Amino acid sequence: MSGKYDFKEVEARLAESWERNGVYRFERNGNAKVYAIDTPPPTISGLIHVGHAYSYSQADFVARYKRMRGYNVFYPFGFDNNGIPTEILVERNYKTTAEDMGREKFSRLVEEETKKYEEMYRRTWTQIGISVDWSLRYSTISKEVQRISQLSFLMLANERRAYRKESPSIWCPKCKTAISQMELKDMDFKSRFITIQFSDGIQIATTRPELLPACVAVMVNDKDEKNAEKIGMDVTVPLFGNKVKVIGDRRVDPEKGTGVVMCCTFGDLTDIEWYKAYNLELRIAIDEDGRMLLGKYKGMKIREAREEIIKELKEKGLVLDEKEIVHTVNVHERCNTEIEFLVKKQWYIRYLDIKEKLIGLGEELDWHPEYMKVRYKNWVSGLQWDWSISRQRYYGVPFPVWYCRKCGEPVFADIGALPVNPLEQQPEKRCVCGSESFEPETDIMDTWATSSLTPMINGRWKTDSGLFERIFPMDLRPQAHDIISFWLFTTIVKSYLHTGKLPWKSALISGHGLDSKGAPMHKSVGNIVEPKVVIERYGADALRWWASSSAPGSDASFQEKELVAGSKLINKLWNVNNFITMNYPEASDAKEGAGKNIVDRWILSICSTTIEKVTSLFEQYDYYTARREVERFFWIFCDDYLEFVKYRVYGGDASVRQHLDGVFLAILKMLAPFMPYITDEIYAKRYSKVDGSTSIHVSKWPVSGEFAYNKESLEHGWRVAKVLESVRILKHNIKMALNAPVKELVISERIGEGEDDIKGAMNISSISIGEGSAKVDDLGISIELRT
RNA sequence: GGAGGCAUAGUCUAAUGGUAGGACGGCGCCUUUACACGGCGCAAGCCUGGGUUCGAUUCCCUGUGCCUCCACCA
Repeated sequence: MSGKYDFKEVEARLAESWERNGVYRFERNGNAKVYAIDTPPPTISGLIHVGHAYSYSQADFVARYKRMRGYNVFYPFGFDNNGIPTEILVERNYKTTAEDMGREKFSRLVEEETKKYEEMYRRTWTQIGISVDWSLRYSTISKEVQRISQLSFLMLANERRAYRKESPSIWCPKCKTAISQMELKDMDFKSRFITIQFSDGIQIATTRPELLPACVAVMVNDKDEKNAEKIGMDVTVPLFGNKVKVIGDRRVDPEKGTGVVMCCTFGDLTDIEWYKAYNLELRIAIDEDGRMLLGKYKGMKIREAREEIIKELKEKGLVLDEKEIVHTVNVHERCNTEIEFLVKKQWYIRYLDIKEKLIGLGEELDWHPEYMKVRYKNWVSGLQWDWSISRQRYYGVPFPVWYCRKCGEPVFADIGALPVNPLEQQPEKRCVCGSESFEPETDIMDTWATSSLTPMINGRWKTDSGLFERIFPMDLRPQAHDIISFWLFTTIVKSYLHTGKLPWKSALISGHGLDSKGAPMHKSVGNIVEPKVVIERYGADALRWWASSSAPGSDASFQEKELVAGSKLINKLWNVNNFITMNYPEASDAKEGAGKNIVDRWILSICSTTIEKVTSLFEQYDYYTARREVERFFWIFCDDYLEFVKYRVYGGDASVRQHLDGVFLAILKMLAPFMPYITDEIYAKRYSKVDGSTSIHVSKWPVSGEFAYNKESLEHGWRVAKVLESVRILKHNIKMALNAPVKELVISERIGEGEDDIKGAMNISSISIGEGSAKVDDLGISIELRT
């Protein structure tokens, strides 16, 4: 039994045995109350780092706690492999593109490639000890998920919630697709702010002179004294010669540039607002590839055209000023390309009209931590566009739609025929106009349009009778804070539109795992720490210990020392087990009694209050404080209690055994959610038989009432412990070994019960009453040692 | 520009309207039969300024710095 703990051997063996024995299996027909978790399906994008381990472990703490509380835990796992990130991964790995390869061939390649990654991910998650039921695994590109996603679309289209509209869309010229507001990020670019002379004394400062040909109006602020008089005038656009009106609008900042703005279709969001508000002409200057469409610049790249136009303006003396500036522009978050606005036919889901309702649902959700709610609210309040769900890409869930070649009307697939790929199939009916000739929709759905359906996917919506009803609304949505405005929000949208309800009761929002300096981990920065490397060195339990080292919602930097602390704890647990087993080979199966000895009653009282605290903290999803409570208790157990009882153990006092076992088992159970391997290993070796479960992870969570609590014992026990501490310091001060024999302890007043334990723990022969030279903290008594 | 979070020893991190706890690291003592991957001990800390208060690290305001998210970006 003794010997070192070999975490590598144990972790590999247990991971395999949990899987083989179905320890985490969800009971389809079980009677126990269901606890359903809407696990985040990680994007297959190539890299796994300890940040993933950080947030998934936090959800797992809760899952394991709930399981031990007797819930039938529904804890699935999914892979999000249907969208642009996956496509880009494959393009990068194989240095090819879907266009080059052909759509069919490329899709097959993506499928094969993602399978490899999925296996790799699965191994890592299993190693980390995430207690998901792998039989509930899903992939967002699977036929089943495509069916659900298409079904959702058809239902929304049927209600006119999903609509197709030609409208300015945010466009990435590199990826050649429309993208959503969510996929934008900011980047700073150097640029030139150029003041251009228009006709009639109008001067306009712009960073985008190449949009001159798309200029459809000139805007000034209607309250701007120096410019307001120009409202209503016709102005000629330089180089291009077309006439445009001057319009007054409050959105113009009179202090910026010259206080005059050109409205081009389209340079930015404000242009779009003006275009809509004033019914302006549409002049499209840039095509899907980011090339110019108008005038002699046709075919030029945006930047070339910009240079060319500046050159010509200069030749004509129309450039009045030129300044180097750094300005922030919106770029596509995946490829860092400056976005453009193009007019395209896109599918949208209308939700601007239900903003208030969505904000209300956010209020109803039980957020952990609470302040994350605000982010959701701000996001929803700030929405300006309906949800654009179509993408001009290749790999993803197709729209089950064709368009009639004759009348242009969309024809939707039959629900019974789903999933449908319109590129390979034809509609089963004629168009209302009688035509049988159709053009398939070639766009695919945005990945969020599908991943927003995870509760439906988990519940095998509309096929599996009863499962959806059993798990929905789900109990918990665990996820990181960065995607509150994406995944959490869109899931609420879909859930509300399809069921009228919130998809879950609670949300547990995790922070990010950062590098040791507190910076986000990025492949490009080269600061990625891979879980498997950490597991190799310290073990999964230690990695998880780090994940439990900060509160829900807060970021944590990756600290090696937190792993060291975890390793030490693991070692300590192992050695406590060695100690107990060495003296008592079999675990006690006695019911915990009150305890005769004061230190027994003391530790039982602390145990009772600790269980109570830890349980209620877990109920509030505060795994972090819970962990600290257990940890604190465990060190009291080791450093004080075990020292107190050693003399009785060696002396053959049989009454100690049941307390050692009872309390240690409670500690193991409370640590089991955090350190599943070491706790289960000890449980299997020592407690499985007397406790009656095959694994600690399906054993019963400790009950505080089963450990006798007594206020006086608790207080008196602490007095005894304080004296012990003081004696330790005295022995230390005279360079004595802590167990070296001492003739006599002089103490200013009787301690009463517990004196024997002090004598036993500190190897003291006798205790006498008298004033001592040293004070015991807080107790107002003094002591002295006579050797 | 708006919103949210954070600021505590060399490092990471708690609690608290009245002596700031823990971990890692440092230093020292103890070779003690669960553990030297150990035990015990020591040193070391509340971002700036203002307010409320008998008293502020804590509550309020301000500044500074860091991290998110959003908006703007002619």
